[in-house]
Amino acid sequence: MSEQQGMWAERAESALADAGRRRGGARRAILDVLASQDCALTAAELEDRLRATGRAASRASVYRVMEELEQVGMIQRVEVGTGLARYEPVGAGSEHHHHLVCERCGRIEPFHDDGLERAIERVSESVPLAVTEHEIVIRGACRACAPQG
Amino acid sequence: MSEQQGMWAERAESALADAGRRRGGARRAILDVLASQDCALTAAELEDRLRATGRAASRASVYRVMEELEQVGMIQRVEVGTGLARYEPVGAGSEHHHHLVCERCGRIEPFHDDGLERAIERVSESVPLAVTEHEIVIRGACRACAPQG
DNA sequence: GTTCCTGCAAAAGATTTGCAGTGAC
DNA sequence: GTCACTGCAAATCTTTTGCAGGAAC
Repeated sequence: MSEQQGMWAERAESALADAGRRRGGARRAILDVLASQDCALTAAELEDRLRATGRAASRASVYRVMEELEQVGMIQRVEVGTGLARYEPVGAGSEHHHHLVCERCGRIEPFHDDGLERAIERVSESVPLAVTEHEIVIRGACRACAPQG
Repeated sequence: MSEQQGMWAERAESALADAGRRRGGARRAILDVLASQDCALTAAELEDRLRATGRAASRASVYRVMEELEQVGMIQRVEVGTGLARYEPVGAGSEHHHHLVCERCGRIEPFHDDGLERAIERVSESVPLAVTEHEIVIRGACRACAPQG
């Protein structure tokens, strides 16, 4: 785990403590898995990885911790159109990014583009909304699914 | 209903016919409601509007027709993060647009920006995906919820 | 000791599917 | 007449909630 990722877990713990929350085994395990993650996971994937680490957590705990973390701004909930919610750390190893989604195999990959960010930030200022965040999804067929795309 | 919207319903019927589908009352009613719509509706909202027109359709039919229409590319399924899927016609009265979502009241509004479109089209060419569509969601507090935003 | 965290099981919602009847072609 | 479309009810799946025991502070 990189230093930056370790710091994310630390910051998350602090943020939760500031919000008046206590520590707990399930939450600690969830933070560790999220910290070493660079793109969005579903609740089920998160549960699988927890089980793999030997420190499983119940589904209810996963959802509860996700809600807390979203409230303190340490994760972002992402929906890419599959009906499943996904969660990813904000400001951990990988910085702000958006998502490429393969419509055939469902695989998700992060991408980032400065020009696009500038464009959306400019738009955010002219829109009738006090903007807090934005989300961009690009859909298509990935190279494995559509060779020579 | 504008001419363009009427044309959308016609094109949708043709597309379905080409896909080997027969006509039916529920589907026709759903097409009419969608054609007169300029932004994304949830399945429940669609059902309400159908009931209001006097030609109700069952929930199952709504979902089934949505699936067919998505397959032939006449509607786009949009998820803005509320856990509810929304559906909107593609190329009907209002052209290609994206969505502003109020995080407090849940209201959705369309927006469009040429510069942003250009930016995302440019990105689409450099990405490891045969791109078919993109989706942008901007979240924040709308004017009704955050006065003087 | 009080209050939060956790797991389990049950509940709540949205969406999908099975089946039987009706309607389109 | 055959096969698709429709409605109803049941099933499925994700996410949320209630509750009781254990842990943090």
